[in-house]
Amino acid sequence: MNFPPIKDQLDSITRNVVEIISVEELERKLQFSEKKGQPLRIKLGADPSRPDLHLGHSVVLRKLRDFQELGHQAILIIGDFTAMIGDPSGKSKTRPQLSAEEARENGKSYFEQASKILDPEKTTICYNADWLGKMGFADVVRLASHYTVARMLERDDFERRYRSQEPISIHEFLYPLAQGMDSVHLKNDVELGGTDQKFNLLVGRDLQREYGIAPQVCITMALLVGTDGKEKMSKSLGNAISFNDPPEEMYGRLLSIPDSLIKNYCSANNVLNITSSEIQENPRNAKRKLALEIVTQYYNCEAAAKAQEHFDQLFVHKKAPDHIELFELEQQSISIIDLLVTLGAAVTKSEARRMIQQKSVLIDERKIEEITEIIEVGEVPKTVKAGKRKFYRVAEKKRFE
RNA sequence: GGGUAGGUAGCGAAGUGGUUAAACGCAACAGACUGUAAAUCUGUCGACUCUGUCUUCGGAGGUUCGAAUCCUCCCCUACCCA
Repeated sequence: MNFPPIKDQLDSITRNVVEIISVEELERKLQFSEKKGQPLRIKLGADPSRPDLHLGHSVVLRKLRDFQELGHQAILIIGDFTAMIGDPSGKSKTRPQLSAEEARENGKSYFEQASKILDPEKTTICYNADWLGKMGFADVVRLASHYTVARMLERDDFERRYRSQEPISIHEFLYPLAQGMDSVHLKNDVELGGTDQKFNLLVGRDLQREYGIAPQVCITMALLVGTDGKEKMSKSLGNAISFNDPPEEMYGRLLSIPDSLIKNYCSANNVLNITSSEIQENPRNAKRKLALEIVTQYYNCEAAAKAQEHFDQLFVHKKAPDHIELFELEQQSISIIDLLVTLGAAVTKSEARRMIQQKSVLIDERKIEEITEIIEVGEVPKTVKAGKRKFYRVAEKKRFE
């Protein structure tokens, strides 16, 4: 197996990373791999409880891709075991307990999405239930004895929660150990993660050493800031752009990022054809280019161009989009409130009422003024606009008798 | 086991017998504005058969004309002592 010169490899690996612990060890590992003709084993952990990848994940996935291109072995490890345990602690009750099947299913979905960046042919996937699930209580106790409470509390989110008197369940201490056990099992040379994973990565490194394995090099990548420009990108904060977002959605959300983030997004998403002066001179055009570029990455040129057209039509020219899915109603007539709920424009009738009172509902360009209005549906489709972004087309369901 | 402080709408957080469906902040939704789904400003923000009615303040009972607010029991969280 032939690898590029070590200097070139280091150049590629160090690009865009925040920290490497340590560079010297990495270099040594690269030398060793060259001498033996053996690829390095690069580990990336995936959380299958939320198999919804967003641009934040792409940063670290792209780094894994870099390693693949250098000829090293990418190992995507699905944390199905930990997902099955779930997290009963009060603070994160959103984390659901998954069944084994769900975890596998989500893991598959994760892999499919990750394949938009990784070379799926050259990616090894494994499920950590395969080895963690076989550990007995005695094994767990032995594992836990390798770490102290004080060291666990060094992790800043534990420390913060401890100080502010929020609950921390014992098993949460076990999570980093479980993740570290993965490294012991896989004997990987490198583990990748966001900067928030630094602690966990270091636990893996310590444990490998404890178990007599060459400790992994830890590489951390910057966390991408979300579309709000403040918090890190995360699905639960609603500031994420997902791989699976439809092109229009993706494009629109990209245009909504604050101008100050344009440069950050360019480098994080590997968009290299936008210059700093371009951004300075005309942020709007730079952002349009960025959005076009990223939608192209995840879909293709045509989809991106269509998304841009769609956006311009909707928000620049403020017109309804050309293609809206037709919703067929059983009834001939329906109250405007029921109609909005049926279409999904409003969750409750109160919400529908509010929308009408706020004069945000239009049917065929006509503003609805009365909440009691009855709509005659008819066979010719009517266009319903609720708020700025929600468009529907309704018609009466044709009967074949 | 003992003690202390807590558990309020999606989240954070006021409120300690009566115009309190519950201040305020965030999120969300709508309107105006804008290159933008950003920022800013304005409004809305439990539900419904909506100028009124019904259900909420950890859970279950109770006191009272009237309770998120008082009493009893229970559940949950943090801290201190053992």
